[in-house]
Amino acid sequence: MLTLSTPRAYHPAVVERRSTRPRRKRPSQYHHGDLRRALVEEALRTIQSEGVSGLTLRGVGETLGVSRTALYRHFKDKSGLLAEVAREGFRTFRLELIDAWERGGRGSQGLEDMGMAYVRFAVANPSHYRVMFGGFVVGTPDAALLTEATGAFQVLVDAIIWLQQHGLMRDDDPLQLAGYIWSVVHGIAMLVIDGQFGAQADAAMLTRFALERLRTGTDRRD
Amino acid sequence: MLTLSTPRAYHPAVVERRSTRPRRKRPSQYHHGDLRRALVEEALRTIQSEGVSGLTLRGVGETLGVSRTALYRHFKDKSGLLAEVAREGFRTFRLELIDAWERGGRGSQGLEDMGMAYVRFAVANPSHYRVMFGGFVVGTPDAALLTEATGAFQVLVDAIIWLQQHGLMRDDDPLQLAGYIWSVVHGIAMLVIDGQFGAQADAAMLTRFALERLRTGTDRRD
DNA sequence: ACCTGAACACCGTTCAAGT
DNA sequence: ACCTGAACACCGTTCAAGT
Repeated sequence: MLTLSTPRAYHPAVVERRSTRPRRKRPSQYHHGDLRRALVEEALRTIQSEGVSGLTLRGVGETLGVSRTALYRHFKDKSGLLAEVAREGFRTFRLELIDAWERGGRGSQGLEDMGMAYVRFAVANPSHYRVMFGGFVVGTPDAALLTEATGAFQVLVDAIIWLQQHGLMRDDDPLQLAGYIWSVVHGIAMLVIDGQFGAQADAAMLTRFALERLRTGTDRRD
Repeated sequence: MLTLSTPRAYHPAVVERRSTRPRRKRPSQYHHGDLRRALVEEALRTIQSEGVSGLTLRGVGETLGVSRTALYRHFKDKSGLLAEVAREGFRTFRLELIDAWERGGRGSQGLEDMGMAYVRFAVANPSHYRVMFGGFVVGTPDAALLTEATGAFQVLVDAIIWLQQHGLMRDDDPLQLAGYIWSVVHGIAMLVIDGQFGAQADAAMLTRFALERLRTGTDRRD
């Protein structure tokens, strides 16, 4: 999947680039400290600024002053590194969703704020969001990633149960309701960051409209 | 120049490799017929069976018995080929949506059938769907692709207007409603094909539930 | 334990040349 | 007009070897 995205622009002046290459430690010196953490942070930085297609193991290695194969001491492969990036994303995501729910007073307002926070996260971190949901993490299903993703989903489930207990939402299966609501915000998020609504679309307005329709439906009410 | 006259048959390795290689036309023979079409069809075949990451220009060239650079006579680059694949996808998609709408009798049933057909298409052609919506087509915004994508969206807009005229749907802005409904089915489709609902999730059941909630909302009704 | 460097098997794209 | 073949500038991954 990675190889298919935008091919990086080729730099004709390779020789010139060599001279301005990031500082590189003497081979005898190992990267001291937490290389694993450094790799994840550098990967995220690159993803945010260049997109997933801009992430190369050679690139992160060079930036960190480390061999391009050093990563294999800490991750199974590139997909393993991406899984860690996704995991961290879900962690931040979960915290932001909880925060919105709490600040919104946990009621219907809390749910709306959570929906707005959801789309806001995706729009603010499109590449990171794509790593989390775009199927970039393939092969072995990372257990830690699954846990973190489930945790974020659980925030929504808990909110729904709360609303049901306070008579503010239908008594359907909370998991089914959560799957539905997640689909709505995920759909908006994806279409917005893919530019499917047009480049100048107002994500906040679209989301607000969607959350209103979510609550009261599209049927005509007389 | 002189090196070119070296008889290739004298190199044992080359001869042996040739024998097990996919059939290749004699260099003097060009690919007759519509190479452009052949390229698109082969690309789609590969995408369906191997996923987008399995698509390589070298691979399609070899299968078609054509140089790997022959493609550049018909498309700007790999992204251009993908844009054509996406375009064809939107065309088929549009026809299937229209068919569902008509067969369903154009009413509320028609809309539900259209929603079911939407998700069914994505589940049946996950890789193709991802090419259409996954942001693989980058760079120059292909005009023909945009037209086709807009055409598919318009089917939904038209249906909404029909429903409004028959008093079956709220009188909100049709475009805004269409954006919302599209988000719902797109969200379900993406989460299902990404396996986010679990591998054994029943897509049809999830979609049916979603389309019911779409119509009547999630609020408690007393 | 941790990292390197060379090697391997891939990519997409460009371009002069051939028919 | 259409296609080739070599060359170029990239990739991720493996593995013997070094500290």
